[in-house]
Amino acid sequence: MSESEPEPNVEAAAGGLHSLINDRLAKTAQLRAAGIDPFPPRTARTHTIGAARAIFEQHEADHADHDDDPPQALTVTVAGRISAIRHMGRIAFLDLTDDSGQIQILASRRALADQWPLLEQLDLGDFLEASGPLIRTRLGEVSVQTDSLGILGKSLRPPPEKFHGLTDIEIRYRQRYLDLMANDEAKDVLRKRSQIVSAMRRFMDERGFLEVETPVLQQEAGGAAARPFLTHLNALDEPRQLRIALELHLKRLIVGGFDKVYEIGRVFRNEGIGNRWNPEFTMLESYEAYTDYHGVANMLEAALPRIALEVTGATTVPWRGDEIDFTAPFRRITMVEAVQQYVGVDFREFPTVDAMQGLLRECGVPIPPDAGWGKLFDELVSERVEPNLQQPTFLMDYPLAISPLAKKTEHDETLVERFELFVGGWELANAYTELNDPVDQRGRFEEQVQLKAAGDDEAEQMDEDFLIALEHGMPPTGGLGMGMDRLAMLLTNSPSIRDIILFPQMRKLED
RNA sequence: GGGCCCUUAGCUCAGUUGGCCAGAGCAGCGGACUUUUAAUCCGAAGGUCCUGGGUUCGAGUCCCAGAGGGCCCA
Repeated sequence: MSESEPEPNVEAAAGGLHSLINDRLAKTAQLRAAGIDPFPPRTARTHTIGAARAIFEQHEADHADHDDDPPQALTVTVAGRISAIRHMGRIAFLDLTDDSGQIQILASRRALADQWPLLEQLDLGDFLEASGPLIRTRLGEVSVQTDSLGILGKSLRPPPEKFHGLTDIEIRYRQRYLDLMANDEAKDVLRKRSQIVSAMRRFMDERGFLEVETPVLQQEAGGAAARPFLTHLNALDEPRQLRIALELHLKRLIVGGFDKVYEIGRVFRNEGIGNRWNPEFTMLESYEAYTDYHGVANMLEAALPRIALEVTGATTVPWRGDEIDFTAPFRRITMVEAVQQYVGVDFREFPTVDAMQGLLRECGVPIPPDAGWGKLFDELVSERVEPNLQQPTFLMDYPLAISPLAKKTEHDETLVERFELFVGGWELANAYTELNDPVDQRGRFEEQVQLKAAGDDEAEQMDEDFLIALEHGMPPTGGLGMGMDRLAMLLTNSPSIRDIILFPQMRKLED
């Protein structure tokens, strides 16, 4: 009953966020005045909350037979964030949460004695440690019947509301820690994303791939059709671009004699923001010497079901009210067959810009201005073919015109050995039999340079250094690029990329 | 870039055809309570109704512009 008057030094503006913060600041000061450090450097925790529950339940099971002989109590010290407080007069129940779970603390005036008044300085969101025997309450709740409490970290701001959680989507993205605190599902999805990346890495390591790191800052960002971010390297007083792909450096390593390499890394594309696009995202790229794109396809058929199984517990996962079955083998269809099936023509009979424009017009597909043949073809496929590819499907043998880094097929010089893997109507992965003929590659770059000059700002740039590497000789190689973010979306049934990126890009707030 | 929608207390939300003091629950504050768990009960508080203009006797509500966010389309 320590009715100490609140210190009048804190001006309590009645109500509002500031008064809530002031209340908590006042409690922090009261703790200090009582000789208690509100932010001590360490805890005497003996068990995580999950571990404490586990040993207690095991203990109960071990003694289930002889109920005439009450087991000796297990004593623990647990630590966590206060997620609920229920005062009941001379006792109080507190819920403590850590990353392993939640447990109830039963605090009574009798057991706490001198420490009982400490409860008045505690708020939702504070970190607390509690020591005492593990018990089960009358209603069956595993609890720590605490005889000793310690504050571990005072919280100065009120947490989100406990029942509805935090639903404001903007705050969930801008202040992700509040989302994680309040919404178990959000935490679960983001944990799974981490597990997906980790499972992918394990798969590659087990296959004998060497994980490497290549430069983010590049003189000429290449390897994909995208606009780069621009920056400046002060030490050399030279411009740099943030990478848009990992490809060209990883292939240099194949030239150097690392026969299986991969990188899981952030790439940056200065383009739109949307449901499936964040300006920075995570790609896996791998290159394997002495295989081709069929070998890469086989590898994906091994990797994806295994990762799905490891992370979700099944090879079939729910997706937007439907199901996606990652069980191998995946459907394989050539681009020629797919366009034949879904558009009804052989696209090779439309080899000119005019012809392709005519085809789009016929199909009712909007024609982008100043588009070359490749862009037009891409529009057609995006509109008419890709949405049909819901279950995992390898779309094989792309036109040369939109594939400047892939080797031509043996039977048709206008096609390349390239596939994209579509799942849920989205491109998930992209793979080639890599072009290792340096003369052919130089010619392809020259065509790209012409496209760029003609106004295509996503075209590749000449990369002389890469060409010199190729001129030293590169073995036949199968290469892969896969969007880890999209994979995470598919495996967690998340319709927005912002749900599987911890801190998505948002507009700056003016204040 | 175009269309539609959202923004009210720290959080989650009501708010009628424009009408007089803008409400509730949670959290916070004061009080009761020794087995609660969305505890319960009593009490007193808490507001830049996103911002700026406008219409009107009167605007959270209607109109215009802007900011931030979401969804769909390109």
